[in-house]
Amino acid sequence: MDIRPIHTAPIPVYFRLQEILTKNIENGRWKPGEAIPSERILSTEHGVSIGTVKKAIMNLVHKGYLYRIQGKGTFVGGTTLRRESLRYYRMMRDFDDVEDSLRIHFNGISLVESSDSAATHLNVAHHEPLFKLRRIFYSAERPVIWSMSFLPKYLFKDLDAQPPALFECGTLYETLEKQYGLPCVSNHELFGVQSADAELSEHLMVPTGTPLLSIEMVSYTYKNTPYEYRISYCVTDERRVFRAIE
Amino acid sequence: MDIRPIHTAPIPVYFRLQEILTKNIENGRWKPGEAIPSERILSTEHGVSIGTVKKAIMNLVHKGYLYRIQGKGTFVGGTTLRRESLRYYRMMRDFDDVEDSLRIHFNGISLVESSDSAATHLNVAHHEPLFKLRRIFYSAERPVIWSMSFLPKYLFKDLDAQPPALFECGTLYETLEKQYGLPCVSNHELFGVQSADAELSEHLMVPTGTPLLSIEMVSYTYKNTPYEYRISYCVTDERRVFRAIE
DNA sequence: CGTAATTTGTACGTATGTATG
DNA sequence: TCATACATACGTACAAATTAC
Repeated sequence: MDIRPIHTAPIPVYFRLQEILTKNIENGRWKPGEAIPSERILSTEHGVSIGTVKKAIMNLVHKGYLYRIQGKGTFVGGTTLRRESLRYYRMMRDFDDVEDSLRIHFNGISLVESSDSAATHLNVAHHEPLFKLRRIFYSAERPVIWSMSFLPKYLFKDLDAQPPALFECGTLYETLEKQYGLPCVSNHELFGVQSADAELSEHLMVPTGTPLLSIEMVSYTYKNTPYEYRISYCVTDERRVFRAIE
Repeated sequence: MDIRPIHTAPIPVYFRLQEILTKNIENGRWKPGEAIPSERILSTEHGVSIGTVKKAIMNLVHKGYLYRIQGKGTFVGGTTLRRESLRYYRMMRDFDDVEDSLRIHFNGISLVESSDSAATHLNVAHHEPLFKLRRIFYSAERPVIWSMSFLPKYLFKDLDAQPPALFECGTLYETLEKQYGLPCVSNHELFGVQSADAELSEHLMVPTGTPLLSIEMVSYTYKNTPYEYRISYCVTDERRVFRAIE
C-alpha cells in the first residue's frame, strides 16, 4: 500500500514561467500592445532553456494573452485577438449576406447605485457606484439596437468625463482596452424575447408591444473579473443577430 | 531592386506533415476516437525528427483535431472536444442558474426535396434529397424548443432507418459523429424573433401569436462542408438560451 | 505484484533561416 | 550592413503514464 499522503504532482518549469508571465499581464505591468522581454532575456533571467521559454510563451499565445511577430518581438494581446465575434454586434439578413455596418449613437452616461441584479452580475457590493452607459445602434438611419451598459466605477475612473465621441467609434471593448488597459477575455449571453415598452418603442421607432430580441450579457476581463453588464434589445424584422462558433 | 518574381515562401516540414495528418482525418481514414500512429513511427516513416512530429501534432491538438493521453497515444478528436457549447441547447433563468437538462422528443424523420433555402445553406443542388428531422425539447414536462433539421441524404445514408431512440439521447452531433464519423467543426447562428403560428402554438403549448426566440443554424463538418441546417423556436418566458464565448 | 515495453511529456542543447529596424 | 528577435529543425536524455506479461 502506498503510504505517501497524496501524489505530489511536479509542476513543470514552463508552467511556472507561464504563471509569472500571466501575472505580469494581469497585474497591468505589461499592457496590451506592449512588448515583453525577448526569449533570450527571459531564458537567462529565469535560468531556463530557450525551448522552455518558447513553450511557455506559445501556450499564452494560444490562450490569446500574447502574440508574436518574427524579427520584432512578443506583445501583449488585446480583445480583438481573442475572438473576432467580440468585436461587434453582427447583424445580417441571411448567412450569405454581407454584415451590416452599424452607426453608434451615444445616449448619455451617468453615475448610479448598483441595483441588485447589476451588483450580482458585476460581483460588487450593493449600492456600489456604477456607470450607466446608454447607446443606440443604427443600421442605415434606422435604429435597430437599444443598449444599456453598467460598468463598475472602481475599474473605470472618470469614464463619464470622456468625450462622447469615444463611445461612438469602435467597440466599447476597444475603448476600454485603450483607455484602461483591460481587454475582454470572455463573455456570457442570455437570449430571450421582450415586448417593446413605451421607452423602447420610442427609441427604436416601432409600435409598443413589438417583440424584440433581448440579449443580456456579462463580459469578463483578466482573472475572471466581470467588468460590463449589458442589456440590449434588437429589432429583428429585417436583420438578425449573427453568432459564429469556430 | 529585387528582380525575383515573388518571394517564394518555404513551406515548413511540420506544416507539410500537419497537412498529411489532416487529410487522413478529413478523408475518414482515421475516425474520431481512433488512435493515429505513434510519434516514433511518424518520425521514421516521414524521415523527420521527433520534435517536428510533436509540433505538427500539437498544432492539430490546438485546432481540436487530435487529443493525446500520456502513455496511451494520440487520438482523433470529435465534436465535444472542439467546444462545450456545441453539445446542447443551454437554457437557464439567469447567469448563475444551473443549466436545465432537456428531454428530447423525436417527432419523425422523412425524406424531402430540398427547398431553395435549404439547398443554399447546405450547398447542394436544388431538389436534392434531404432528411427532415423534427424534434421537441422538454424542460420538466413542458415543451420549450421546437426544432426542424435538414440533413443531406448523400452524407447520411439510411438515417431514416435508424431507431428513433438514437435521436432522443445525446446531441444530434454525437449521434452523427458515432454513426457516420462526421464531427461538428463550426457553427453559424442567426437569432431573431417569430410569432407562434397554429402549428408552433400547438406543439409548444402557447397561445397563437406568442413571440418566440428563433434560431436559424448551419453546422459545418470537415472541409467547411455544411451538414445540418436547423430552424428552432424557443419559448423564453421562464428560461433563456445561453451562449458563452471563451 | 513487479517488470518491461511502449507512448507521451518535459527539458535541455545546437544550428541555421528569416524578418525587422 | 549589422545586431536583434523569432521560426524552424535537428538531436538527446529522462520522467511519467499505460498496458501487457
